[in-house]
Amino acid sequence: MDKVKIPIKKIENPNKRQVCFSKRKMGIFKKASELSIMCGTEIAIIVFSSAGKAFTFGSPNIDFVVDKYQNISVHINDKKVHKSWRSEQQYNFILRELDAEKKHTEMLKIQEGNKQADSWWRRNIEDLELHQLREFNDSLKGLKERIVKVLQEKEPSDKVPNEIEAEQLLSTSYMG
Amino acid sequence: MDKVKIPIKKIENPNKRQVCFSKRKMGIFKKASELSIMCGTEIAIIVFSSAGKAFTFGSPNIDFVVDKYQNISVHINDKKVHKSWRSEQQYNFILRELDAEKKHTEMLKIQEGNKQADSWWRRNIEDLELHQLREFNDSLKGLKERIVKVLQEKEPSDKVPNEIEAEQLLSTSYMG
DNA sequence: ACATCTATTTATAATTT
DNA sequence: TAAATTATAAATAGATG
Repeated sequence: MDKVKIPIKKIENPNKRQVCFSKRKMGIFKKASELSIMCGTEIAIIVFSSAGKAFTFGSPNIDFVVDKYQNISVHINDKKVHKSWRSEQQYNFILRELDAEKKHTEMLKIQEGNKQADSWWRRNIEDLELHQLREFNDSLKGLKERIVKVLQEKEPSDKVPNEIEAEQLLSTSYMG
Repeated sequence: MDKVKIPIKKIENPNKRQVCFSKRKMGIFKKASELSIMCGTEIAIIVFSSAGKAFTFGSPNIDFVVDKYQNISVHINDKKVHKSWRSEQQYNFILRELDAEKKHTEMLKIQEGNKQADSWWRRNIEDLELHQLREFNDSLKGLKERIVKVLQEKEPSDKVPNEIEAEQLLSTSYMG
């Protein structure tokens, strides 16, 4: 009955892939825990799911081990130390740019919130039940992809500003 | 003949402990490799032996994943920003992440969201004119915020953000 | 979607080479 | 000291509830 094959290659079925990810991630964390207990070692594991969510394991804790590694890596490869000042300037510059961009986006949101008040689809979602809201929210994910696709087909140039806004709105993003 | 026991506690015999460490470390790294291949995930493992030597595994590479984690940590606990030696890593992370996000977007465009095909609001947007699509797209921004707001009001626990892709920078942590 | 079950594969502790 | 062997424990893919 149970045929069990074990091909180590990408699992295409999203459902099976998710199940496999969950089980194997748990298995690895368990093994890591056993290693730290049996051999008295420090261990850190960081996993980013394909959806971009972070899962971590750490013994004694994740940041202790990661910081220790970071310090070692800086001392081993000291080129990074010499670059650090310039890089910090660049990094701070980018941070300020991102911050300014966020504020700009906030202003745009506020402004257009006043403009388009009553489109057919813009109903009072406050009246929906929680599970309906969740379905709606889930469905937005797929819809967003179709919007982007259609926008591109109609105007294939890279001058589709709304595409970017749609990305900022709905896609998974770590940068805020 | 072969006695095989499995006590998960510290191995006192230094020789056996070293052998166990070597074998199990290899086993965990192998499992991690399989996970990244089969599930398309990014993973980093850092192990410090009891002698203080560092062993690492990373897919696509250790620093990419660690930097990504550090960046998230920074957003969660922004006191860490002040550590200047991390700045270059963060700067490099931003550049790589922007690139990765573009590729991610490309993948999303290709993938088809055909799960919830028949919701009342999910009409054939392909038939809309370009300017209508843009209005729709623009309006989604405000709508999303209202959804988030209502979801949080109805269920103020921390379960809600997980349902929203844009909120997935939250990380889950297991302590060993 | 989530837990449990089970056949099978995989990991590994002790031993041998 | 380390690599291969082997018997057994542990992990897990697929099925089931």
